[in-house]
Amino acid sequence: MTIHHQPDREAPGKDLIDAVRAFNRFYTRQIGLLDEGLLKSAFSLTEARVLYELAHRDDLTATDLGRDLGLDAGYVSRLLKKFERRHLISRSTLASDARQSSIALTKAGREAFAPLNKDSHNQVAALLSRLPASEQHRLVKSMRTVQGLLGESAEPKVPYLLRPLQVGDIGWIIRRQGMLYAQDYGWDETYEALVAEILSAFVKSFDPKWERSWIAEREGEVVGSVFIVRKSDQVAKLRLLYVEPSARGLGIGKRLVEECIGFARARGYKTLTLWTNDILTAARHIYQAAGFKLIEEEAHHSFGKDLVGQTWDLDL
Amino acid sequence: MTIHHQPDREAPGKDLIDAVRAFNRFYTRQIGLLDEGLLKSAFSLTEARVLYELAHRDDLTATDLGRDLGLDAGYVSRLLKKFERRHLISRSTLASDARQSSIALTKAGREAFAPLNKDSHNQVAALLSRLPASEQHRLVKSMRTVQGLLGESAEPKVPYLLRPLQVGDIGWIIRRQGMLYAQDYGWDETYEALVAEILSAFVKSFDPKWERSWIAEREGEVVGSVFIVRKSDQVAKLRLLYVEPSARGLGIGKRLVEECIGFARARGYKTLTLWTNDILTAARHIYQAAGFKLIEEEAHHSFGKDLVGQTWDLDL
DNA sequence: CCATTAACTTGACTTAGTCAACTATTTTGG
DNA sequence: CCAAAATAGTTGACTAAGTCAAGTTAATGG
Repeated sequence: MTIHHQPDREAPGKDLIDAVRAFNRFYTRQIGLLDEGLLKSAFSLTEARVLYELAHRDDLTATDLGRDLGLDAGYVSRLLKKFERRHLISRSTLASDARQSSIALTKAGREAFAPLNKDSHNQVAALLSRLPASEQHRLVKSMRTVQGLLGESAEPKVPYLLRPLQVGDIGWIIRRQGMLYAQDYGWDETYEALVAEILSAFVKSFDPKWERSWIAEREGEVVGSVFIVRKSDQVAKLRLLYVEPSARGLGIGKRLVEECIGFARARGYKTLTLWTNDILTAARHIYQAAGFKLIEEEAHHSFGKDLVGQTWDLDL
Repeated sequence: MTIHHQPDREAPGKDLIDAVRAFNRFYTRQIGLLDEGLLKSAFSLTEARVLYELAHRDDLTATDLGRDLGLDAGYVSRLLKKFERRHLISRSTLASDARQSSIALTKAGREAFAPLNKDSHNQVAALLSRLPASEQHRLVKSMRTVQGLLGESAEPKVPYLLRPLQVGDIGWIIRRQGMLYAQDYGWDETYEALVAEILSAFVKSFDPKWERSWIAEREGEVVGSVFIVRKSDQVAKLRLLYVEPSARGLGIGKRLVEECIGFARARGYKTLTLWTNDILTAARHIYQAAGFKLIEEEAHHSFGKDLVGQTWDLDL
């Protein structure tokens, strides 16, 4: 396991840049087409965007609108004045700040927005229904990906959370471990198979009193995991510690190991043991920092490589 | 598993429509941001789009530009006149039609476009380099998908391709099968564990002469799989047939089964057998259509449910 | 309590885009 | 082959969309 303290930011290739630019041109046109759909309505695209925001969010101020939609403050002011003259919105000065006011659609405003909203809905429905259902899902999934990647990657307040195993996790862990070690160390598919075997056995013989799993999740995605299995009354074994490259540097590895140690102590185990390979230096640092001692090493040939296995123990 | 023989055009659900609309709003803003980048240049976004087209395509007419960029003919005429006055473009009347002329950038035009192009390139490069390399690829892939689906939908010539197993596949299959059967039939995590066990054993004892796997891949994603394992000299067993919901209706399930049958015949097996559950009706239709006969049924309790297992055989 | 900043507002302006009428060609249908 | 219709492009007259800078009022941090 390689731990970077900063996720890498890499200079993109020309082909990637060109693809993004092509997409931008394409979508500029696409939005132009959608805009045309509004032509017959009483509102411009920008007005419709403002109405949309007002219809879907509460307690907006003029500044909020300008910032979120990328509009000039003066322009927003005029738009709102126009809306107010037509009794589509009402403004109430904020108690906390007399310069600002909270803007809300009036009943008339909602009524004016409804057909607009409906047209837009129908237009998109028409667009989508040209595709078979499976493609519709692919489209939306890809859009969500784009939006997720380009959008405010507002670092989540809780950078990750730990939870127990659920359906789908073990497959994911098997895949990611298999791929990571194949990529970083050239291990072959037998490593992925080994992980599958370990996790299959873990689930099948799972004993909740003596065993436990922790999955680190971040924005709905698995970014790390660790497992404790019972070797004997006295000895627990820590297995399959792993952290996604994209989530390294957040202390997830350390936290997972700490959880294991805490659990093992609480259950009265005397020793926590683990097996790893010497090339996995980042993981080793975590074990050392947690107080594990190297017990023995032996060379072995596995996963298509010559490796040096290590056993580490921690007295609890 | 539901198999459609014609891709359905289905009325999209509200959640899909809302997701697309959210994306449209998001990207409208995104393009607005990119537009701001042009502010300091001598050209507006529309002018830049026209220049881009002129720089990258030959023999454009005014009508072509208007059509492809969604611009008013009068406006295009004026833009071109302005460019011509500044000696950025030259026009030559077409021999075939004296009303039209072919428009091309002059040297000065290319020189004026170059910094614009470079700025746009750099801007996109900056955007991309905020993401780690793997995310950059995910972004571009998703953009291509969106563009492919919404654009002049030239149906992909190869809707899917078959390939053998590679690292990461078995984890993915374990995950997806676990999740699908949990979702559709309420099976618990022991099913996922069973799939893990089967695939682990498949990889570990893999005998290329007698066994084989097929992964159906579409745009780089696994959308289906099937495995053949050797039970004896005479008998091959088909295992873990599965097609992603998003890729159903393309005949992938049928194709995977056909591949198995072809392989089993070629290797001289006498019987192809498989085990399934009666509730998996879509899979059963495939097996029946391929000539499999139901040999026996027995009730069993697995994966947290009462099920009826079925054995199907095909004489080769 | 004063200087600075933030949240608007307003006047004066430019740019972007639309619409309809027009000319010059080309295409089409009898 | 010709009249009518359509297409390519141009132009005048216009409106909508957006910008900029200077102003007013209120909040904030020493």
